[in-house]
Amino acid sequence: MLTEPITLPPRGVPAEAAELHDILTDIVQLSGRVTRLATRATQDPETPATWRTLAVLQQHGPMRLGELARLSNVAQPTMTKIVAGLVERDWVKRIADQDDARAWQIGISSKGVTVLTEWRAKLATTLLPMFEDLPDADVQTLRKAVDLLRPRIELGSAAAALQSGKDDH
Amino acid sequence: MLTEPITLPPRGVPAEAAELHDILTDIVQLSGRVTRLATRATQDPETPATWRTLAVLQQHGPMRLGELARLSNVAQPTMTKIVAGLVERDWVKRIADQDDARAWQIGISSKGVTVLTEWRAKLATTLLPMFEDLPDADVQTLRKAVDLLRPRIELGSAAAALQSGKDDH
DNA sequence: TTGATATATATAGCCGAGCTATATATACTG
DNA sequence: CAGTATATATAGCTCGGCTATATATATCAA
Repeated sequence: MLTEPITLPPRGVPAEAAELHDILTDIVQLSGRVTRLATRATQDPETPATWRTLAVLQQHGPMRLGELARLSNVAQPTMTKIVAGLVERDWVKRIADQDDARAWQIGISSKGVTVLTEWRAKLATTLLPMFEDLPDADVQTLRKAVDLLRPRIELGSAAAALQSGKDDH
Repeated sequence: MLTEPITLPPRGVPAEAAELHDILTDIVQLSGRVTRLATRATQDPETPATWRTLAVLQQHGPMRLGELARLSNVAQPTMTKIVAGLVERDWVKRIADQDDARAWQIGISSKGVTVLTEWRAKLATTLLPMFEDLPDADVQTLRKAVDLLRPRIELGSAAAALQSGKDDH
């Protein structure tokens, strides 16, 4: 039974990579806490999956359900469920795919844009007090970190999708 | 039906705060995607709640179930469930609270430390390839961003706990 | 000391997100 | 046109999350 914080140095990793190693695990762990804090602090009745899905659609425009699943890093049946819920609330629309009768194009609706925007506003308003005193230099650091992280996470999503696609066979 | 990415400037917010506003929403959204990417890329059968809970216990040492719930930003009954699962796998231990027969102290077990460490290692190994080419300056930016974000998120958790505690009445 | 109130955890019961396995419908290809 | 591949849906499960409430113990006041 351990009562003290512990830090084990990763083994067999070059010294430089070791730091990156630690940062990556820190980022993942912190991300989980940020998500929980955001949903609780805003008392959001919606689930993160909703906003993640809408955000992907807003950012990339309409796409097939399968592609949406890949970009959101969920399995296709999971996305079928999520989209069903969003369609019911008119936050996304299904458009028949001209070229392929099996597929749909899923696009965010104007109502979806509205609720997503409102969520972002509420989120920011709720979290702002915790960061108001943040020096401008730190704000810039956060800006840079987000900007350099995001493209890699998005690329990572695509790569992970390919990977799991391969395994599916 | 909208097909183009849209960015609405927040209204009624001072110009300086507007940037921070955007960064906060970006951080929250990116966090959600990081979490999904991590669980999928590592093909982790465990859920993020497991690692979040174990990490809090490792960082802070044994504590009551209710406090653990507050620090993890989940409701108390949720934590009761999570802890039940962890106890069953011997990843945490219950210790009778000397001073209060209603309460337990929950502490991470050595087995729990092991699996948490292994998870971190696997995670880092999986994600490293996406970041190997990251310039050292960018690594430092990430390091700084994590370090300045984390204490505020943790404070935020405490604040949110107080808030919801007040509402409970 | 006892009765009222507060607090710590557990239980019940619900919903949504996530998964795998598989079905169905359409597309493609030899 | 047969056979295979692909896009989505369905079935059925688990877990995490919630609220409402029960239970047990503490605490405090009369």
